[in-house]
Amino acid sequence: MMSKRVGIREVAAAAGVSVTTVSHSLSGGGQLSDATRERVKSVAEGLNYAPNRLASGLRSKRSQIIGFVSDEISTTPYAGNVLLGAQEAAAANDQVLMVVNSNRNSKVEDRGIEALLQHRVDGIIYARMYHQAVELPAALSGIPTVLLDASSDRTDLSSVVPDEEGAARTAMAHLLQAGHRRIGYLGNIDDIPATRGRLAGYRAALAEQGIAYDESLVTASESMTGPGRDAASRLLALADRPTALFCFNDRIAMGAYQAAHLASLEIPRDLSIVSIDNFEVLADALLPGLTSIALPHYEMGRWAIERLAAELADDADSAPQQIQMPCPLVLRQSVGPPPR
Amino acid sequence: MMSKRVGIREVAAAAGVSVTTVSHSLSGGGQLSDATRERVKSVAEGLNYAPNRLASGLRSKRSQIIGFVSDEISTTPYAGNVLLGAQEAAAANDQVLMVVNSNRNSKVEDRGIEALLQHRVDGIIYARMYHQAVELPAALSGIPTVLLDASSDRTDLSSVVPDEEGAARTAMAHLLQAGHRRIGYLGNIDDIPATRGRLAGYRAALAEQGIAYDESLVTASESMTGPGRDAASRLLALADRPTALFCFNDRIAMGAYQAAHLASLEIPRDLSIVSIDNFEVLADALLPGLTSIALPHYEMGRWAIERLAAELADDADSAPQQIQMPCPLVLRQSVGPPPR
DNA sequence: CTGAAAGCGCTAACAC
DNA sequence: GTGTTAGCGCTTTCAG
Repeated sequence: MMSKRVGIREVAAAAGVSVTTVSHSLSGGGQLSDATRERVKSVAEGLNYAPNRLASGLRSKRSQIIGFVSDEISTTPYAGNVLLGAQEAAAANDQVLMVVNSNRNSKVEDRGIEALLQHRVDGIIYARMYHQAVELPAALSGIPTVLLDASSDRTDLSSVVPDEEGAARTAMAHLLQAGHRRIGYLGNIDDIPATRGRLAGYRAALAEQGIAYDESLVTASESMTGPGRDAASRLLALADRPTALFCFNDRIAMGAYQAAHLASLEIPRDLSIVSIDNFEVLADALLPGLTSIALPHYEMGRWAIERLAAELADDADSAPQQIQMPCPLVLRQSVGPPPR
Repeated sequence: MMSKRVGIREVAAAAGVSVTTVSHSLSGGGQLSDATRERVKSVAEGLNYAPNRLASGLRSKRSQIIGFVSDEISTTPYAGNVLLGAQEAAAANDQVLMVVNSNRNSKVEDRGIEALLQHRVDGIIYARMYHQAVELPAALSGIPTVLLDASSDRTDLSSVVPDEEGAARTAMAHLLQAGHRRIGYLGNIDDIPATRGRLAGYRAALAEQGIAYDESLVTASESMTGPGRDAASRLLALADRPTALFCFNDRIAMGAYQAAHLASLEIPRDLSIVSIDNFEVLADALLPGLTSIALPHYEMGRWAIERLAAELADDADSAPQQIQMPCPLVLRQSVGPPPR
């Protein structure tokens, strides 16, 4: 069972051909007859041959390794799915992921990138765990790179981010369609693209319906449960309180639930709530379930790898693309018609 | 700026020595005078030399890559920290992580492992995202491997898991110390090590205080918020209801909070709650904050890499170890003295 | 259509 | 102490 690792020459010997022919057969190169190609393949299979990627990478200048650089794999709970999407797409391309985490520290990041380059990664996915504007580290210049959940002002770089404004419009459309007209927005205060995008979507959706933007229905707080609760309480204390709340994210929405409880308002009978994140551990756990817009983490992960593969192959369509991905609505039980 | 990649021979030429001397200087081998060693190092630095790991790995049979195989990087939100711990420890050892995700599918897992082996990883961390008993895939026989958040019956394999019983004892000690005597346990129903360990800890803690085990105070439900809520409601409806609840995990604890609300019980005035996970998005968000036992994800990640490094170096202490890591209590506001 | 041979960039015997 | 040299296992011209 513990047989010695078989190499390309053993296969060649067994098949009665040269190593060249074996190499060509397995990697589809050269001009071989289908007959030999198949025969060699089956011999290799029978011998349980597996290539040494170190050797082939060294020679061919293709390691089949993609570097995955991210700011914080862990801290944020959504994180995982972008890695998962990337990893599955990579596997489909016969590539593998080498991951490095900067923990928001550029020295650590540079060391990580250096390690990836020493291992001769074919390209790099430069990822953020939530949508951010970034500047690409200098060490990456000249290396095929795609930005994931991150954008930059460089048009020569492909990137993918969620369509923030669209997400907000989708959320608002759902509320408007249920009949709501006084809709509050529990916004956030960070200086990130989502802040502008979601607020813009909120305003645009209102404008489309000819509903005037009412500043007193809009708050800005830290995007966590406690501050969200306070902000929601303020809106709910208004004489003419909103009948629905659109929340920047699920954590704020959880605060809104708590505020509703404190104000003895029942969801969705007295108050409807929609938010963004579809963070299941919260959205499913809240009572009633929270209707929320999902961010396309998995899909962005896949897209980034596929784009990178296209650019590495540079056959034709390798012009950089900057795209925004649509964000689907996930229905639960937090929206109903407005109270009358 | 786009200068050609410099190799060991350029360094040799620039320093006026042979490639051997350069190799020895940089990797601490051979018998060189400190003078040359330093000189070569600084020349290399000046030339911005960086080794090609593909080449050195091919020759030395050491890729400096560790394979990280896990069942689901993403689905569970705690996940990230074990990867983070592993990745940081690896970086400290000049190693890098190649990650592969099986998504609970053994065919996918086998393909992933095969890819790792083709890339000649030096060893493998076989990780689960929550404590489980596992059987090592056959493909891994003969490869240095350590189990992370997973255990097996093989004594020739190192492994690290949380001390489940200890975690439960810690939680209970906290409640007992606050004066509680009637403590309910909201358990789970999965057949996993945590199920037995935490229940055992609950019983042991009670026994130590001479408190009789009362079956009517123990429930078993799915470990999610909804079922937890129902289970908690049953206990709280008891004539002689418990004054405190120890919960299998934070999601169940969230259910307990909801049940308390429904029963008009205030936490911690009327009911104290402790649980396990310290899943911050919930524990911090709940009102009041949930006192919970943290699982040592980051630490287990580090430990696994360090153990693997020791076994790869096999200098001395390379005997396999199976350890259980302690789980610290994280205080918030959900525990108070029992109502009188 | 197939094979011989020259490296990819580095490490490790073994000489000097 | 330092240098020469033979590969690691594969891919890829270039001949036949």
